[in-house]
Amino acid sequence: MSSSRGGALRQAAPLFAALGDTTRLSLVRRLSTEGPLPITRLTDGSGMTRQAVTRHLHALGKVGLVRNAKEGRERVFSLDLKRLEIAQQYLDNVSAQWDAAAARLKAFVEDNRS
Amino acid sequence: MSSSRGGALRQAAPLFAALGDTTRLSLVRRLSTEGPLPITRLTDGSGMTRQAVTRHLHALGKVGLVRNAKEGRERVFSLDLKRLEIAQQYLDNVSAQWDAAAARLKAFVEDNRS
DNA sequence: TGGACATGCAACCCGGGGGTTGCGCATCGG
DNA sequence: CCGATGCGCAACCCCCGGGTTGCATGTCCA
Repeated sequence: MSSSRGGALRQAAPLFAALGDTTRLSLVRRLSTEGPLPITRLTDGSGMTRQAVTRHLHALGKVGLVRNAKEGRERVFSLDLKRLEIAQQYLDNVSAQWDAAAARLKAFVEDNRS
Repeated sequence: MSSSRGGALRQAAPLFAALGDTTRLSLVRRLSTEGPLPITRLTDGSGMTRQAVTRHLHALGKVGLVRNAKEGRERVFSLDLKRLEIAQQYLDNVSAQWDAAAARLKAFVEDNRS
């Protein structure tokens, strides 16, 4: 079990890294609000080259945040929430641990100030 | 309101970036489970130099994920959950948007396959 | 069939991140 | 007062990520 948590770290880090870029995060947001979109569409409002967008989409795909399917002559990208949930769970876990640690600390302090 | 969302992106990206490093993420985890710790302590199980750890802690502090206070001759770092909550909210928001988009798409498809 | 439109691939540039070492300064404790 | 402990700062190295341009390939459609 503790080993599965260790795996969670190695799994979560690249995930956060993928989200830790303004361009990629805005791509994720666009996909989340507008649904599946082809590369050119995603490029349009991005202010950068199609190649750059493509690279970012590949990066997102590499960590499983995004999937793509070829439709005709265009390649459509869509979100995959599974990985997003992993990230969420990780953050929730950290919060919970911290709260617990804080509680222990508080109890300890109050015990020793008699 | 939509402008505040735009700000959220510029605020969330650096945050995820800070979490997107194995070393920093493990530091966050240690702080979350063991409570506030000084640099040397955090360095011990990290397998790297104190300087490296210091840099990472600074990085975490720069985005507000961590705070530090000088106690005697050592500097103690502790988590600050406020930023974590921002990240969580961002992920929740993306999930919700995507679900909504998916629902719209499904409705659209089913309408047009009579 | 010919010309748009949507991509894929590869070479190239540049800046910053992650890590280390060396040295100097303050604080603790006997 | 002196040695040990805990840090801060700065110089240095190396690699990879983010962007661009140029060219080739595959699809659509009139």
